[in-house]
Formats: sequence, C-alpha cells, structure tokens
Amino acid sequence: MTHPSEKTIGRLSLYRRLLERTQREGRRRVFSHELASLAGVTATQVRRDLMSIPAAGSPKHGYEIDVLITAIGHHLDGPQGQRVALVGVGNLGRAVLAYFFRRRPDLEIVAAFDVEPDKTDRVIHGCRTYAVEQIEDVVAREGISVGLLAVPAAAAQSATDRLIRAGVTGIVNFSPVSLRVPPHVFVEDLDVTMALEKVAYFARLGRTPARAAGGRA
Amino acid sequence: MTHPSEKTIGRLSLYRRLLERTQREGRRRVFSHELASLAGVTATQVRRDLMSIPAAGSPKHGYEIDVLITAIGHHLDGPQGQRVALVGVGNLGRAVLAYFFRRRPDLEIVAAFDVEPDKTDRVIHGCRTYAVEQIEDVVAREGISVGLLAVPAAAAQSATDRLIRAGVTGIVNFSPVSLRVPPHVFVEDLDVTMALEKVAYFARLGRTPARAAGGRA
DNA sequence: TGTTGTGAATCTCTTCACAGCT
DNA sequence: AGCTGTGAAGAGATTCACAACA
Repeated sequence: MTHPSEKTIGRLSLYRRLLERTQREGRRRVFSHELASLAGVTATQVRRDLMSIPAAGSPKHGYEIDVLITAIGHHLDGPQGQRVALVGVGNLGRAVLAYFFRRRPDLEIVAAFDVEPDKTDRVIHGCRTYAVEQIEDVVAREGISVGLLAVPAAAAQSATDRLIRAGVTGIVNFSPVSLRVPPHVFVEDLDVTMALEKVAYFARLGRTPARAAGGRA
Repeated sequence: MTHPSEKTIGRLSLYRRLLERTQREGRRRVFSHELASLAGVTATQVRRDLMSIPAAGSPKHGYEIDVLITAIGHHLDGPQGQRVALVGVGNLGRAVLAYFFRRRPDLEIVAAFDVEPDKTDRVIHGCRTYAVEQIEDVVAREGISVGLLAVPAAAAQSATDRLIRAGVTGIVNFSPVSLRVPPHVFVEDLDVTMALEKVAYFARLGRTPARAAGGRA
C-alpha cells in the first residue's frame, strides 16, 4: 500500500464522478467490472486503484457506492478544501469559470486575472477579476494554492512566476509552452494542439497505439 | 525502428512547435540538450524520440532545425492535411475556434455544430456553423476525419455516434465522460476536472510524483 | 459460481552507459 | 572534449493467474 501514482490519482478522480452519476441513477453498489466499463479500463485496474485508498468490497455484492465516494474523497480532497486562481479571462478562461461555477465548492475559483482593463474589476460567473499585477497580493491574501493558466504563450511564464511567488504549488497549464517551475510545484499540461495533432495522427493511421480503443489516456 | 508510441507522438508535436519558435529567433541548429531543456524532458529522451523519425544529427553541430521540422512533419502530418469538425459552440468551442483560426492550415476546423438555433447557420472565426442533425451529411461531404467534442456530458455520446457514423476516426474529447467507440477510432481525453483535481492533490502534498517537476506529463 | 484482493509476470517507457564520430 | 546513436538495464504501470471468500 504505497502512495498512489499520478495515473491512479487521475483515475480515482474519474471513478468518483462516475460513481456520483451512478448513485444519482439510484444504484447502491457496483462491481469492479461495471465501474471499469464506465471508465474504459479493466476491472483489475479498478481493483488495483482502489487498493491504494484502501477501499474494501465484498465478493458477493461488490462495492458500496457511498463508501467508495467517501473513501476517494478522503484521499483526494484536503481537509478544508483548496482555493483556485485563474489567469487569463479570454474565451477559454470564461469557459473554465462557467464550468466550475458552483460545481465543486471545495475547489472554488475565487479570483481571476487579466491584462486587459475591460476584463478586470468585474464579477464573472461569481468570480471577482483583477489586474495581473495584483496576483501576488490577492493570491497570498486569499490563501490560494492552485492556479489555472489560460493565457497566450508569451504571457505564460511571467504569470507562472507571479503565482509561485504568491505561494501557489500546483498549476493547470493550458498554454502551449513548458513552464519553468521549482521542484515543489506540480504542473499538469492540457495542450490542445498536442492533443489535436496526436488524434490526427492516429486517426490517419486507423489504428490505436497498442491498447484497446476508447480507454482513457 | 518501430512505430512511435503515443507518448513519443505527443512529444514530437511539442518539439516541432519549440523548434519553430527557436527558428523564428534566428537559430539554425540545436543540440538535444537544448531542445530537452525547452521541452522539459531529458536529452536522452529527445534523441530516443528522434530515432523514430528517423532524424540524424551531427556530434559536432547537433541537429539542423529545418531538417528536423521537415522530418517531424513528414511523420506527423498526412500527405494532404486533415479536416476537423467541432461539436459544441459554447465558450470552450469558441475558444478552440479562435485559437486554431488560420494557425494550422493542414488541420483546419471546417465545420462546427451546435444544438441551439442562435448558434447555427453563422460564421464564427471563419468557420461555418450547422445544427447537430447535419453532422452526418456535412462531415461526410467535407471529408472530415477528426472531431473536437466540446459539448455538455449529456450530449457527448450521441455527438460521438454521429461523428463516427459520418466517418470520423479520431476525437479530442473535452467532456467529462468516457466515450464508447469502436476499436478503429482513437480518443484523446482532455478532462479539465481530472486535471484540476490531480493538481490540487499534488499541490497539497507539496511533492511531485516520482519525477522532476516542470516536465510534461 | 462469480467476485475481491494480490503476488508474480509482463509489458511499456525512461534512463544509464558507452562506442563512435568530428 | 562534447555530442550523437543505441544496446542494456532499470523503473513503472498493467495484466495474469489464482487463493480466499460469500
């Protein structure tokens, strides 16, 4: 029972959402092969991931959904939630704001930043917007630990530096550049261009790269 | 010299963009350790990836940037480009349209679809929009092979089915559900919720999962 | 019988180590 | 000396195979 790997953490996040949906449909229990089918992975993979929680199921009835959701939350979520800042209030930034508005109260986007004056000092989807020069002050004052970076490539590194100076230790990076960060800061890249080129490549080849299609990456 | 893996394909796409930028800055040659530094990976990784092209460098001067860009393009790109369809013209869809407008002529978004009548039969960032019922007709007629899915979770599977019926063999999926697709269709998930939860987890732990921070995933 | 939990085997990817080149 | 190209080793992730259980 070692620490869950990055891949496992990602899948646990996915399992939780699938379980919440399954629960809303009225189900109380699931088998590993059912959850696996929803997630597009193997049943063994699901059980292996759940070992790291750890969550116990019964060979007769599978896993209790509410127990599983609680157990996953106990490992994924902090004890008192985490606050998030968004940098870049363009189309993508607004899409992210709209998506997370009131969706995850324990991962709330509490401040957004932009360079353009007509996008600052406003409230968009419940989120106050500021000028990028205020990142250090506001992020530190609000106790924000996570940053969402939705700015053009040229502005990405300086925004990153500001976030890290203010105490952020994790960044979701939508911009198509590799960020330079100190070793204690975790970066997850969501690179649309890379994704599109990869998909175009395998779409053209008409084959999937050595794994069953439809599975999560 | 086997087929490049999915990870390698993603990195080659990244290298190409970094090389194009380096070239615009006036450079003619790079060493593997320079490209590695820009990409956030090791020099050995870069050379290993370039082996699959294959691209040859000289121990004296490194790699010729224009040769490298051509060689990568020769493997990543199809001979006559590929056409892309977008489903979902909300905030996210418009962000994607704006980003790719005239950026990659060989991967052009030539049609967009939405359910809402006020978003259809228009031209947004040079892209014609249609009703989702027209997906089969338009995608087949335009010879589109790649789909970008930016719709709410509830609409994702039916949009996927339409795209696949019309001949699409690769999908970039922004929606937080696992798509059911036949084995010949490649899906790449860009799941913002999963990314945010993963980042929040490692931000809280203050450690990076068994690799140097700042590298690409 | 059908499922969970898990050691062992397998597979994939990354890094090491170094020969060969200029 | 410093780099490229690459076989081999190492690390990590997934799958196999099966004991234990209800």
